[in-house]
Amino acid sequence: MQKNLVIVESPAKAKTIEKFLGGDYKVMSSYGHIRDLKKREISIDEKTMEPQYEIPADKKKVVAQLKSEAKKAEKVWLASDEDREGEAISWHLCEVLGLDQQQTSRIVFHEITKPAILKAIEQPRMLDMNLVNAQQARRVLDRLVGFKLSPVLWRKVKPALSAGRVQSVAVRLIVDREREIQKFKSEPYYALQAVFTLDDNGKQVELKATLDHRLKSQEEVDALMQQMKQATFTVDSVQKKPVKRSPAPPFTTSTLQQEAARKLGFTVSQTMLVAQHLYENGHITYMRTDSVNLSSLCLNTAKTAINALYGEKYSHPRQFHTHAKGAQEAHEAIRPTYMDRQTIEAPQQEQRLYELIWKRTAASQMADAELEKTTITIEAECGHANGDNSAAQKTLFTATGEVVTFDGFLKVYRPTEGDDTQADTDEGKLLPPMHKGQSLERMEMTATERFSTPPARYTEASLVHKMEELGIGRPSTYAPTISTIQQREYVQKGDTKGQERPYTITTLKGQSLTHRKKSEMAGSDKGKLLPTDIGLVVNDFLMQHFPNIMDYSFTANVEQDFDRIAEGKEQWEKMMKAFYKKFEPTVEQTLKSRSEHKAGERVLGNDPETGRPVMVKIGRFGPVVQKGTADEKEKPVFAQLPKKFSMEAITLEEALELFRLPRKIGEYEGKTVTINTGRFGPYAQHDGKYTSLGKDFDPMTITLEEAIGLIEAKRKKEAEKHIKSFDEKPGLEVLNGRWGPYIVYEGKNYRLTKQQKERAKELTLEECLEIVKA
DNA sequence: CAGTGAGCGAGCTTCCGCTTGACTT
Repeated sequence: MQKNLVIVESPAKAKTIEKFLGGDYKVMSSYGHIRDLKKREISIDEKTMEPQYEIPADKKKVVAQLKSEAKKAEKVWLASDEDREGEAISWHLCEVLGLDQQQTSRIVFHEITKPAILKAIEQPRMLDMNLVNAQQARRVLDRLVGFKLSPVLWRKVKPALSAGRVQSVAVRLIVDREREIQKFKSEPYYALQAVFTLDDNGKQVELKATLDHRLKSQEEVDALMQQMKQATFTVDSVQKKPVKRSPAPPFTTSTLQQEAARKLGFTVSQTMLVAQHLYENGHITYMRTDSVNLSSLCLNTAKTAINALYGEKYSHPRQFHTHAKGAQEAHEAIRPTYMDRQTIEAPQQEQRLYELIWKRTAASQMADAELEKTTITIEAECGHANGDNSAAQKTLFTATGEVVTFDGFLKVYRPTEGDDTQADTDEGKLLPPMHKGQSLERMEMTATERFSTPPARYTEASLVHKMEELGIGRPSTYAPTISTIQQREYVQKGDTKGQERPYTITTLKGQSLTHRKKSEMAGSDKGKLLPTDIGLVVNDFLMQHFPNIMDYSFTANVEQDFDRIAEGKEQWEKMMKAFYKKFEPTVEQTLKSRSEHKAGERVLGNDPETGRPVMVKIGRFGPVVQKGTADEKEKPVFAQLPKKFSMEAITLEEALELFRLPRKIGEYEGKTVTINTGRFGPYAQHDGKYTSLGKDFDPMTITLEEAIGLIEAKRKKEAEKHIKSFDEKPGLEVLNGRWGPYIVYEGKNYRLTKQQKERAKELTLEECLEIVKA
């Protein structure tokens, strides 16, 4: 007979807490929400806004266990997180387990430490129904938006698409950014660098300095260079000032995802998976958090660890405060459980992420770095031989240097710059000692043509950063949202090929001025998020009909309403009814507006041969070009849009080319050979078999002979494919694939080791079954 | 990882937040 039952959200947490509380307490986990709106239907009464909840199939078992333990216990404590969702979890537990709200204690804690838990037990409270209602409003709003908008897309764009408060805005960010980049006009400018020499105790030393402003044209560069030929240079000012740099706060989910991407090359979901392991093994605190708060326990142990490792002057305990929009701060920041463990025994990825977390946490408790920043300005004086002594022209160069006088937190953690900052830093650059009035000798001067750069495309991590800034999404949903928008094919990670761009370098050496042309690749990008045709069409469609939902501040605005509900100042059903009253008619209207054209459809022109209209649109299976319409006598002709074309940019000429496929190129062995292009690129079809053309052949120009060659090559490979089979086990075969021999058994493939591959022909049935089993 | 190749008139699809599952012996 158990006296007390405590219910928390996470099983790892349950284990820890049980240790703190001792024998009178049993601690169990609800594994998150135990009840939700029904999966398939909208499950909201559109008049009253009353939600219909159910226990999802995969939660039945947990609920049954909780029920039976709750019955046995004298007292039940609900210890879910202290935020909207956590309060709702507790309320659902009350409802489902049949607990009396008056008899049930709701407790909360923000850190999993013994004093925090014991203190929480001493301060139980009742369920906060206002907070629960704020969650219900959130839940109902998201369901209404998602389940009303998605079907509109199925009708107007393409089946199985989805829209939602979070994902649609995430896509919009990427679409807007891409359009900004396309619109961007790159302007050239010229950055001028000079090398001087000066005398430092009899030694000639070099000094690099930069012109204090950018030049706009080559003419300006040439004119200035002419002046510089005769100019004399003196030090105008020497300024030294101490600068302090402070460490960044410890990790939240979003900053961890960003830093792991930059420093370790992890994807957002990879980071979460690895962090989950670290958490389950007790190495770090909870990894889904928006808080930068550290427990006093951590502050103390961090101090001890830093003192021991680096000495007292490196220690500087500090507490950080969260500024993120809509942060709910139910947990601590992400930190090591034990600060005295600088490293752990674990698989490599976990080790690396752990060390990153340790360093970031430690650095946050360390002293500021102190630097000395030196700025030297150099004046060029140009003599005016013609006696024209109008306003003296002042040309200034600046040289900056930075010296770390005390490294502080930099000893363990170097901050990485944002995505779009340039790599040039003055860090570690030491300038020779100089004084005002000192004269310098000009050596070489170089003006390099540069180009203003458009805003950077989003990476997974920088998108998360932006979403957090706008208050869209939560720590638990960043990674899933990024997967969703890629799964729906709204965006994809891709490479953009740059364009070759010439630029000019102008050099003044001695008295001779030279111009050199070079070229660089501009605008190339790797692995960045790009909108697809479908993403563009869906985004434009939603922007046109539902600008309110697509507004970047929509979430922030409704959050304010949720806050008012949480404070008991507004009724949640009232708020939802008001929203729905405006929203629902727009949905109806959009569905009803039976326009002839599908969303995103674009007419390119007419086929010069038949006069039939040619258009691009999103078809049942993605973007297609179409010739003719359904109401004409002759059926319309379709062709899938190959990847290299975009719906926005394809021309009539390019589209007409696409209709030239499928192309019959002749006969072989009495059967026609047809060339077409499909999902996996161009292919030849012959005798019911398909042969890929590969990259070397163009489907428009390939000859019959070339195609036959490919067909024969494929046949040969096909024949070599089969290595071995066994009469006793017809389902088992040893085959030769793209990566050498492998075993196929009952529809599944099994790889072989290097040694096994070498003697693939001699493998026995027993050996094969062994491999399958392993 | 191990081979793919249709259709454009029917089925199904979808949201955001919480949380990790486990057919063995």
